[in-house]
Amino acid sequence: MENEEFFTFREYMAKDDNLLTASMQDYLEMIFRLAVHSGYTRTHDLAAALNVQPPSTTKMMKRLAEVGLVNYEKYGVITLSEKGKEIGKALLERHLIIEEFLQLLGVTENVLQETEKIEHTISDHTLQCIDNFVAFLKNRPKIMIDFKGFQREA
Amino acid sequence: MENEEFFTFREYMAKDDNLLTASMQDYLEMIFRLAVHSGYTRTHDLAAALNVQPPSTTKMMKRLAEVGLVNYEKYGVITLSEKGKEIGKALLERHLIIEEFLQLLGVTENVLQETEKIEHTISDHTLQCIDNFVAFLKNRPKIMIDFKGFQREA
DNA sequence: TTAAATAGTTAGCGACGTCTAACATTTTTC
DNA sequence: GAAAAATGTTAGACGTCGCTAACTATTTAA
Repeated sequence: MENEEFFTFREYMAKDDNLLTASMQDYLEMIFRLAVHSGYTRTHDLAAALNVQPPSTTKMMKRLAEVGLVNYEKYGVITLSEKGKEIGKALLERHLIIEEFLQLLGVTENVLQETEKIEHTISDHTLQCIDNFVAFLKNRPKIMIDFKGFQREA
Repeated sequence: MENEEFFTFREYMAKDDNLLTASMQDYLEMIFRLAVHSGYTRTHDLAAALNVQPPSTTKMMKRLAEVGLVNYEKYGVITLSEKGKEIGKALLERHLIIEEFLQLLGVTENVLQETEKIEHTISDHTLQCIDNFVAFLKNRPKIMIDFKGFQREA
């Protein structure tokens, strides 16, 4: 345990068992959100939603199509493959868990941004622990009331 | 509140008010750790500690020297400037807070790695909330005992 | 005190993921 | 159905931060 090694942030991200970069995850999650109703999205909307320029989206769609996560054809609509849907859904769920967690902790500033940043960095195991803890706190509402008082003192 | 916008992870990191990239922070924190006793460190040791090749370190030292956070001269020792020390210390404290927090949550796998990843992503405000929550939990040891039981059920 | 070992630097490459500018396609509108 | 508007793509640049290969400097030890 003592012999864990340090790596730079960049290295951890690269090492990450998942083969998806943080950006790839961002795009997948957003496609999933945008496609919930219609079933698809487009370069333009995706770029706008992520605050990115359209060419960045096009480039990423090619990459995601290559690894079989999205269905994409020039000038066409963007949809998620089955695998892509699965991942997109999991990413969105992860997002929601973290968001709720941060809110419980009393984070009020830029919750969305904080969520977006954290969600890419944690392992499944950590997410599991967080999820568990959120469930625990929801199960014991008195704790949170107590915590609110504690915050006020601090 | 509803109108928060999404950005890709990369953009959040770049936007980050702090002008320090994640890598810069990694180096600063590690220099601070390594220099605690002797007051300095060297390219070789720093590279080894971060699991990086020496040229990467040299390159980064030049950058950090440019922005006045480290004192660095070719073939010489590496020390932190006053400002660098201040930041390095804060980074290390942040690290320790998050590490403790994760342990409380029951994270047992790769705690170091998870800490390293998270520490670069959260804002001061979020860190503050976490710190606060850790203090709260330490103040109410029964809660953690209760949580341990809850975990076992799950 | 010089040869060998260790440490450090320079130069240049590669992946990623942005961007802009220029061009192509599709859709809308009159 | 042709011109205008909106959308999408290609090409190429850039910054960050890893890397290796080759070279330079310093330290150690015989």
